Amino acid sequence: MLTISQLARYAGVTVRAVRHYHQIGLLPEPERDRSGYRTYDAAAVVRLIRIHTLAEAGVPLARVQDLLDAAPDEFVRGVEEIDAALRAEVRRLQATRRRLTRLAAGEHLALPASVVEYLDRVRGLGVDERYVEMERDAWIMVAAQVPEQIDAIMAKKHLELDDPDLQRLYLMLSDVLDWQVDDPRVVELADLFEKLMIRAVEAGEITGNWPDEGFVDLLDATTVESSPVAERLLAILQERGWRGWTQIERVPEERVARGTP
Amino acid sequence: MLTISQLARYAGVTVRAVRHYHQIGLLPEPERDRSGYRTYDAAAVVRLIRIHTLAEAGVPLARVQDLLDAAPDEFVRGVEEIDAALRAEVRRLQATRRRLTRLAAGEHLALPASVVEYLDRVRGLGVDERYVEMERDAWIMVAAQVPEQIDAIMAKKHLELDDPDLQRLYLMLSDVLDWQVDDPRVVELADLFEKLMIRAVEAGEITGNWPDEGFVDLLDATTVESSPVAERLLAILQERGWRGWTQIERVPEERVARGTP
DNA sequence: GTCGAGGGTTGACGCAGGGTCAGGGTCAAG
DNA sequence: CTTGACCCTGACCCTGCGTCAACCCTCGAC
Repeated sequence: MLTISQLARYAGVTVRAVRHYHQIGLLPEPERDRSGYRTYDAAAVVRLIRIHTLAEAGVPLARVQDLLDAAPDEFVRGVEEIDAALRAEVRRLQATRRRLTRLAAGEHLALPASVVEYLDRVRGLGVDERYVEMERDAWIMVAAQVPEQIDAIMAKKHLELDDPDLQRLYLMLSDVLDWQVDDPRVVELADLFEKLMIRAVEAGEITGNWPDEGFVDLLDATTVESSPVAERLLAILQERGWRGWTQIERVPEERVARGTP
Repeated sequence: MLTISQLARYAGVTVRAVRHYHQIGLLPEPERDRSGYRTYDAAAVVRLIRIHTLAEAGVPLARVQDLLDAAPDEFVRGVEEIDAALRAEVRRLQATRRRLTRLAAGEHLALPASVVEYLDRVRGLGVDERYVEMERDAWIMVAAQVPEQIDAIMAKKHLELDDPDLQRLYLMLSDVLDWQVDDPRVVELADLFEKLMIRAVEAGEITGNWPDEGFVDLLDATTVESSPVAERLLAILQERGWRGWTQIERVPEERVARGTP
């Protein structure tokens, strides 16, 4: 006859685990000796080893219960199911690993490689690091919304960046962070913005295909929060009938009159 | 400005999770509007996405905290560490999967393939299924004690099983389950047992190399519990100076006189 | 006999990462 | 004014045990 710690040792589990299995009815309570100690026989060792084997395999204890008392074919079906779940889990972990290594290699958290690449190019233009970080935050949000489109979007952005006007725009935006609110260059900047947006509209480019109306405003807000100049710039553009810089779109007349809500 | 559910949606988490992150200080509590609602800005979305990315990768929330506020190189080191943990976890799961599939394919729970094979051969001799199950339970225990030796042990058993005397022994043991306690054949069985054990001792075979004294007795007990005949058989063998059938060994005189404690 | 060490017993709380009520207040639309 | 969709806090629930606490039992040494 065995004590609980001997039983536990033979089965390779802790005493606490054994008592837990008793508590949830997975292992039947054995006889007690006259002083209240549990006394186990060899059959208990065998059952406990089986429980441990399944539990270690990641089978929830609730299912271990059923499996152990199941007919062989039922058991096989159960195990197959569990195996499928394990396989899925392995795949999930490996996908996570791929993302993580890209994280560690790349810019910073939560950015696909394509975006990191794009940001590197922007930085290469001589754009201020603070601006790059703002732009990065915006892309983090975009990547979270439409993860499967992000690479295509970045490819398009790369093409757009060949335009010297856009490059000039980036450099000005980078500068904005050090301007005063009433800097006259803001109007100049708005002009440049508008020129590029008009060109885009004429080329038939309709940006964005967002899953959510408010998301566009949120993206605009990301940058606006950073500086009063950005706020003024957005106001000017909206006065001229544009929605913002995220979605290149003319806003219906009444909305302009009221201001974007 | 965003409500908590909008924030949660943009970051791909649940509202409850956001509140949980507030509670543990992972995401700072934002301003409230006049009715007590939390109001978030775009920066919160970015931080939440980062938290979610790490958390999904299996990083404990406590470490997410440190990582997010860490310097880039510290961050990279942390991520590498996490990646190593993930890799280990994947390997563990895959090992479990291999064991599980063997479980489903083979005899029953917690048995290595080599044992299943051996049991199949024993069954093929015409041994009663009930006896095979007892034998199986004993091997489950052995495999749990010395997992890395089990294949070698089974290989030796296979060789031993070529002996026609041992085959005869198995068939008699199989029969035992239907005998009465006082069946005269028990003595005959003990004789056969002794013959084989003496042969083993003379061949210099010392069975077992168990990590534990009591384990041998436990194994003997497994079978004894199944039938009174087995109990009687063990008693006879012990009277003749043997320890049992698990460990082939003569017991010192005084122990015989007192009976095995 | 008694002492301490090293078993055993039950009961309860704690952990991570939230899910899921309950019981209320708010907001926008019809 | 009602309705439905949100928001708030607080509290309990889940897994699979680890880790006290407070107490009892047994055994060998003295």
